Amino acid sequence: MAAMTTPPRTARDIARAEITARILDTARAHLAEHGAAGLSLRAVARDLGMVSSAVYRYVPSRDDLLTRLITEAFDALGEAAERAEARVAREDVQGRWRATCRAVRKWALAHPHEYALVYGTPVPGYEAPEATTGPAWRVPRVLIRQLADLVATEPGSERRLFTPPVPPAARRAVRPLRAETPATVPDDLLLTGVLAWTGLFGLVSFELFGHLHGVVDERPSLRQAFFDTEVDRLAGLLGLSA
Amino acid sequence: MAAMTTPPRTARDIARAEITARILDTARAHLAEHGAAGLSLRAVARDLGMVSSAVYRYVPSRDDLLTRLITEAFDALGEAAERAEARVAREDVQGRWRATCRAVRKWALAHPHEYALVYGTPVPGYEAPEATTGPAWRVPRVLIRQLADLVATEPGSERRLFTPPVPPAARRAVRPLRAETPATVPDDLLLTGVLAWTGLFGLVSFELFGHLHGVVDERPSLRQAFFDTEVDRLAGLLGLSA
DNA sequence: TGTACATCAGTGAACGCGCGTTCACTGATGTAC
DNA sequence: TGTACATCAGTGAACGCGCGTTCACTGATGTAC
Repeated sequence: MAAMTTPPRTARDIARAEITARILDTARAHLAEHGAAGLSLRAVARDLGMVSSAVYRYVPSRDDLLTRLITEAFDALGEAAERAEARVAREDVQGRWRATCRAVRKWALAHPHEYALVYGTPVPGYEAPEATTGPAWRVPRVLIRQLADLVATEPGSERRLFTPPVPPAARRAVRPLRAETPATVPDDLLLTGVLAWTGLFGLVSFELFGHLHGVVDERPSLRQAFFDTEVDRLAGLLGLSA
Repeated sequence: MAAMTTPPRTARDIARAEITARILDTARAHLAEHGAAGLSLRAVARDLGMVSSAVYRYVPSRDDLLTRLITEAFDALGEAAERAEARVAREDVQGRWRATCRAVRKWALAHPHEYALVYGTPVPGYEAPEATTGPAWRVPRVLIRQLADLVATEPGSERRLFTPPVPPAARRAVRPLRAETPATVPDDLLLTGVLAWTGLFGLVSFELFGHLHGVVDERPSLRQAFFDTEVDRLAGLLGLSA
């Protein structure tokens, strides 16, 4: 009766895990096809050949299902970024930044609705529980590590040439992030890092949400070239030169 | 029977204009309260004390109503930006950039759902008709003018110091925008301009959609200070120094 | 100025749809002795 | 190994809701002669 490290996996347990996974898969597919607003438990049940009320054995509510999908999306994006970045040599901070950015964009283009679920308009009436904040930090954490490595490797004289002095209020503003960042990273660089971060997602969101229509050629190779160029410019902001 | 410059404004015409305006006002209010997905013709009708079918005398469909609201939002934001920018001396390009950014953010914070309607997740199943593209260009046009004035006033030697050379593919990518931009603005600066543009909206969207939660202090004055600082950094990218 | 007709706003009922969630029930699977 | 009970998955019906849109109709407003 005491806690066991390996709980007994009965046939029921296995079936339960299997069907829960199927529900999530189907929900993800529906999300990809109809968007977050069009995600319904009934439709998911229908696709699985279940009666709608049966889903409630696995998922307590539609909001809970949304929360799981949001968490999953953050995790999937974070993992994509982490893996891509890990393939680049530690010393090559610029390369790591590029790899991170490309991974984010690639994942977003491959999973547009999941990206929108997380970085688009907040779902109306839905309040993100704290559980989603952990996975949300995965990409930022990758970037923070890059900032830290940047100060560690470079002497840091050339950088910040164009950076205006940081007003005290801006330092105070960024204090919550400070708590998550190594002390070696100066406020100056931290603020630039946030700008690079928001800039990256600004680029990806604009592309995905159609705001580059009529601005940047739609051909994928040119979109990629445009993105890469802008990413390098953001790198320049961080003092990384090509 | 020929075309008249002033068509006869009968009582019916006046009433029609009045009630159409009321429908749009109510729709805007509903949008602000429940978001785009929660906007319904029936609810609007109810609020106005009409029967739901009566609205169809004024608005052909829900999608059409959405289109009008989108157009309106682009126009309102564009006008806010234009007015703010116009208050700054022509020679002060940095000041104009700052004023534009602040106006965009201010409008977005004052009209979060209208902003989300336009810059958030595209409404599912809704395809923006070409009619909305005109107003969508108002903010970009303001920025393009700033770029043009930048090359006109400055000798342009100091700028672009950190800017990596522009790959040919990136030049080609940005050709649609080229068509809307004075020839005096080099591709180099144009690409930086696009980055500043996406960067601005990236900042605003992240703030509005809650992604700065736990990153930047929530107090309005600090949020403002943060924003201003980042906007100046983007200005630095354009070669504008504080 | 008055009458006859055309236009239009608004009504009320209806069609057909989908949704989230609850609940009493059945039958299968798991557990304890 | 077998039996008695507890747990759980899935069913089917129902509640109560809101939506977009159409349609035949009424009564008021506008127009032409």
